[in-house]
Amino acid sequence: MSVATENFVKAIYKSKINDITDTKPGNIAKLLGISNAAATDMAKSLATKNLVNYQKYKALELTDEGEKLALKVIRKHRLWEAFLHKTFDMSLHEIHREAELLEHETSDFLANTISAFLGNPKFDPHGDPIPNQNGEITTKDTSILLSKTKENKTYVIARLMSDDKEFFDFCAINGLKYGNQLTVIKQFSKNKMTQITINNNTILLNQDFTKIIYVNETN
Amino acid sequence: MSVATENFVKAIYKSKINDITDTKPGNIAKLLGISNAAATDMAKSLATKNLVNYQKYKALELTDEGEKLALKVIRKHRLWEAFLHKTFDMSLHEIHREAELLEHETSDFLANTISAFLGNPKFDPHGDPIPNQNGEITTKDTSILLSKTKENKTYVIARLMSDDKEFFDFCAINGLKYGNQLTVIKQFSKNKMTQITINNNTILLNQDFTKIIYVNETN
DNA sequence: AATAATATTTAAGTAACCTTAAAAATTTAT
DNA sequence: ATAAATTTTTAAGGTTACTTAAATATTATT
Repeated sequence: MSVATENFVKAIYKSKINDITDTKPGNIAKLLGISNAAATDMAKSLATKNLVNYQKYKALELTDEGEKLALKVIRKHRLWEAFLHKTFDMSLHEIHREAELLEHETSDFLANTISAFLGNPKFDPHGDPIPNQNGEITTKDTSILLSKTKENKTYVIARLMSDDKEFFDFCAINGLKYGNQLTVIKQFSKNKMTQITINNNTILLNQDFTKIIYVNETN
Repeated sequence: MSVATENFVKAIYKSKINDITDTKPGNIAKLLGISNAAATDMAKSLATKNLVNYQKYKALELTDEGEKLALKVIRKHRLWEAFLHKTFDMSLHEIHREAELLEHETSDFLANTISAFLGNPKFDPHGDPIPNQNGEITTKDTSILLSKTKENKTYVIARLMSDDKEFFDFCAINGLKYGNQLTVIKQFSKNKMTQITINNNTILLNQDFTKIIYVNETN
């Protein structure tokens, strides 16, 4: 499948995952940086290939085949991220940028080789699950947003949902990394801020951050 | 530059390197698996971009800029080959196939990272030189064809110039590998065969192989 | 040197993926 | 509920990278 096709189904899949139910062409167009007209055309074209369900003026939906394609591309993306992070010690921002390009030119053979080399990891360095070679995610996600955690409890960082360099720089400086522990000190509900301690440091995070950091309870 | 453009300048460059002086559009077309007409069109188009010198009915030539582009793509190709061979122990055939795809989607940043990781190697696993980041080859090549070696002399394998799986399988089985030593026992000039010993085994090679294996004299 | 064979170029056309502008439908606001 | 605002769709057009077929130039052969 072409790069345009792979990115199109990926955009629909990501919208669904992020609970953005409005997957009408205009919103997909925004994500991809193309015109509404181009998105409508693409949706029609992918409908003939049985990747997308298209009905005039309705939200776009992936067919089972379309979702599988999206997940196979996402698998390659996340395997590259895991690999580049571990092998070359690249930052979370850099690995995303490189994986965005490499994902489309990676054979199944190479993807499986990378996966085996890494010990078939189930999560990438952002905490996102890595689909298997059939395009299935077998792990179940129990993580919650940092904004919804309880005071005086300790959590493990599960996901860092961002592509933003500044956010990742902040994370790197403060030890906010997939797998690390943090304790929630106080939820300032009126100001929508969360106070945490991590690595013996106290940090006050606003909503921009607590709405993209996911954590799991410690057992 | 587009994949089509990168592959086009690469094809012209490789023809020149292999002493194929006839780089008229038809021959480039054959290498790329496109029609003569498409190659003519492409040559004209790349001439406007100052990558190719185009004159009707004449052989195509790369401009300095075109050659630099070709060498930058070749750098990425050979770095990937070196990396995949060393890290994943992929065969010479497999690394070529994967590098052919990855080379077009590799940032300069990633290429430099791979190079540093490998200790800035000067040659890939086929023995081909790896250009530097400015698209320059600084090593000089003193290797000669196995068909032109002298009897009772020992040589070091310098290059294995092929993309063919069967050839590489043969090499792997018989220890014909970049850097390995071999001794030339006899040159059968009439039959154009060469007898060598390598790893205490005697092998008789015909012209198909002695015209793609390059060696250096031992000092 | 003329002719036959071959290669290159031109011309016309296709498919994928985009654009802008106008028409049509949906959604929002009063 | 109707008008206004927004979004989607359609229409027409552009670019890149190809195709095949015909015209033209070059190269090879006798």
